[in-house]
Amino acid sequence: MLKKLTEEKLAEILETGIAEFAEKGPDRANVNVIAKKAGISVGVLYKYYENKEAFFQACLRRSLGVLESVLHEVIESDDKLLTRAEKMIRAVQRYSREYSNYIKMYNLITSGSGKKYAPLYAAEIESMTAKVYTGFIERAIKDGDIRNDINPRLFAFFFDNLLMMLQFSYCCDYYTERAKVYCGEDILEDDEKVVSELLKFLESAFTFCQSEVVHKK
Amino acid sequence: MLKKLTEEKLAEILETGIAEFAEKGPDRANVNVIAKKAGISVGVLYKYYENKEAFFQACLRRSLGVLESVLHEVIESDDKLLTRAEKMIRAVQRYSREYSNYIKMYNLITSGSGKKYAPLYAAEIESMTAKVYTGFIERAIKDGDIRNDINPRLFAFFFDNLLMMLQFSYCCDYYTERAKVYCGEDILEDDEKVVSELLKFLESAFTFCQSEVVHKK
Amino acid sequence: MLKKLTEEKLAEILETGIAEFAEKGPDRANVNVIAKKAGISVGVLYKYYENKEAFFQACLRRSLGVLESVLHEVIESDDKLLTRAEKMIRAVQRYSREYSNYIKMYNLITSGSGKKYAPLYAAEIESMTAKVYTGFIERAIKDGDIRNDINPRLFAFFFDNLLMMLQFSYCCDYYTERAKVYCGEDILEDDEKVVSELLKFLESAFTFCQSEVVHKK
Amino acid sequence: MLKKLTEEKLAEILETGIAEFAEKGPDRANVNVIAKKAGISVGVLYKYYENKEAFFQACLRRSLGVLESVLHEVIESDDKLLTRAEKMIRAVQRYSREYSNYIKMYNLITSGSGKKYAPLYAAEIESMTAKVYTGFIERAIKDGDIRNDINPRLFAFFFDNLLMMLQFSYCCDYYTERAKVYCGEDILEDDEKVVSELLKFLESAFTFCQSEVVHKK
DNA sequence: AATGAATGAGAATTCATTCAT
DNA sequence: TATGAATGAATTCTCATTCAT
Repeated sequence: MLKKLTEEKLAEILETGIAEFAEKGPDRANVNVIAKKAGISVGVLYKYYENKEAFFQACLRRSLGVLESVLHEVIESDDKLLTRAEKMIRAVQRYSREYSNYIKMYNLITSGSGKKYAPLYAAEIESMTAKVYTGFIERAIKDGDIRNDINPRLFAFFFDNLLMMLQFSYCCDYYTERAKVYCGEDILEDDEKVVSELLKFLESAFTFCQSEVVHKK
Repeated sequence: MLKKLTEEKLAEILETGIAEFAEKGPDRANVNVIAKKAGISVGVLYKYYENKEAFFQACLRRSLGVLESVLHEVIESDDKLLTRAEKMIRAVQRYSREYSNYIKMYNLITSGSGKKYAPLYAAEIESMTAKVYTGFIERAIKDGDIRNDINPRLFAFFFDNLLMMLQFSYCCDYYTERAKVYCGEDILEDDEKVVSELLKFLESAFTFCQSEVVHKK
Repeated sequence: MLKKLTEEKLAEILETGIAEFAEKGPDRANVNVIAKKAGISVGVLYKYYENKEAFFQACLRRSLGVLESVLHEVIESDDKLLTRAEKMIRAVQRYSREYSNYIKMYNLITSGSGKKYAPLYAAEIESMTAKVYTGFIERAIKDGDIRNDINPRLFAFFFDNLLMMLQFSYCCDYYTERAKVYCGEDILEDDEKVVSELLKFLESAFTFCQSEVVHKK
Repeated sequence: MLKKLTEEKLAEILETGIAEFAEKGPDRANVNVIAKKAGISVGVLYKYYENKEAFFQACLRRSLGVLESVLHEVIESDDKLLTRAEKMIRAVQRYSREYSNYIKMYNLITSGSGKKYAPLYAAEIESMTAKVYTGFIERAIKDGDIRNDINPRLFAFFFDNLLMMLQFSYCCDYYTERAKVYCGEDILEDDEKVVSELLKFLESAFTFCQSEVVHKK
């Protein structure tokens, strides 16, 4: 039916926009080019979206929507904190390849581009994960799974910082290069290495430690 | 004398450019406006820089130069890893306020804008810190200050990820909002809280842990 | 029956067009908007009218048709010239309020918009009144009602000029403001004042005068 | 060409704009075309005028300025009302040919185009003549030159209506055609005829009349 | 026949870059 | 050499018109 077609087409337009915005950035991306690549006329684009800005917002929302739904899948489970963490790291690795453009879009708003929308998006996007992560940590503390001398909100923040950087490292040019500089050319292909080291880092961070360091043999 | 003047003027031009780029982003910043604000003619600007792109690069380099010199001050010391970490966190807090624009410039290249220069910059900027941090960690392991079951490069990577996010949290709109969402409205004014929690996180991450978690009383 | 319906619909479409053209002018008026307001699809509009221009012409013709029929009512009578003049002034005042949009349409072609159609419309619209007015004046001269030393065509022209300006003064923004500037803010509400003064002006213009001016006491 | 814009050039640009606006109307006139015709780039045009609208306003003001200065020349004299009237009619005839475009610009704002500026312009343009004409008439009444049973403001209004229509008749397509329809094909070349008949009309209108009409032989 | 989504040429506006002075 | 006015390509957005359904 016509409606169905339109919806598919709309999705296609958004995807084209996302691809273009992700590659060129919101300013260098050209509305006419996007329309041409999407196989439609500019007119259609402007029928659905008031202006370039609005279209960019739509692309952004779609991207964030996808990312969020992926996140939900992972979060759903009722595992312990570190099991969850592992799942999340693996999820990041998996969908970073598939949804690279969505993450690039996310990256875009973290830089100046989205300026005026920063507060809006930050609240919208981050508050969900913030709440979830903080909740996890609080529960883990109560359950005695992790140390109890920490501020759950700040630790959730550090935790998400690490995940966020991991995401960008897999998807965004600069961060990709940076990861290679730090960890070696092949790091982004060696998923297990990343998982194990990051988990080691996190597990330890969340656990009480001996004051005396004892070297294992 | 003339040369001196020119150099000062050049610095002023770059600073004006940095301010403008940091505020508007590389695409929305206007070369003519920058020239006017710097009190020179566009002609001069184009005498020194081939085009807008080249000028942006120059602003970038200046920004990175400043950041690097600040970093060196901190790195110079010969403290233990966590003492160094504390110094770095405090440094970030201090210069994030003073050099906010430089950090914004840094943030700019991490997003799409710098695309083609990403590899170049990543190598240039990050390899220094990568080497330094990795060296620190290796030394700390040798000295028995921290656990020895870790990959120094990846741990250096995680360490810098946390510092980088902290920097951006103090300077860049989106990250600022995000930090507030995670840690509360006042987090960016409560430097001690950030220092102590992040240090707790890092110290623990770098230390061997008991398998059994024991809750402190 | 169907034809009747269509005719009504057509009238409605034209009225919508007239309203829109009168408000926005021929260029700023939007065909799609008109269609929507008229409750039809653009397709229908383009079925009846070759293009926007043709549709505008149709709106114009309808407007002129209405104005002409109003004019006829007034002209029909067999009064003396000044009685007729009074009737016409009062008619202008009356229908200026009711048919404001038609007069605005008329005003539209008198400005650049209608350019290429100017000769056509001028001939069509004005020749009727020209003939009628000139006829009146010739008859009045013959009847000895007015002076006989005048050129009936030019006096008819002057007469219509005054009526035309009166019309526009009641309906068209600029002319309305202008009338207020000349005659005071309330002039357009004081119909009697306008009638009496204009009649005075006309009566006198059409009458032989003493060479010596004698002031009444 | 990279030549500095002189005042002459600026005047030339305005004249080009006036010509284009007068011919095509404010909406159909094309800024790029005007720039090309004026031998400049669009950029220059937008350097001097914020947007098309502002440029149109500037063209308008220039036109009105010229018209006003012409008017002043005529008004300056200290003649009797009808002598003045004659001078004005002849002035209209003279400058209608030379300054046809300025009058077309004037005509443009009297139609819908200027809509939002109507009140502004009406006040600005018309109040001068309104005051002058009304003053003339009041003086003429005091001097016993004309009848004293009239409202000076309204008679000034009627007087200006006739002059305005005359102007448009000489310059604006529709009005030109209309004049021919009323007065014959050659009317606009026969200046004397227009002068004498219109003066006859005016003189009479401003003079007391015998109640009894006496036919001259 | 009627619809109205889609088309795309056209117009306004911006701004990096040039170059005559 | 420095200036900044001038350039015009590029981009966004509109809307008269078409045509598949």
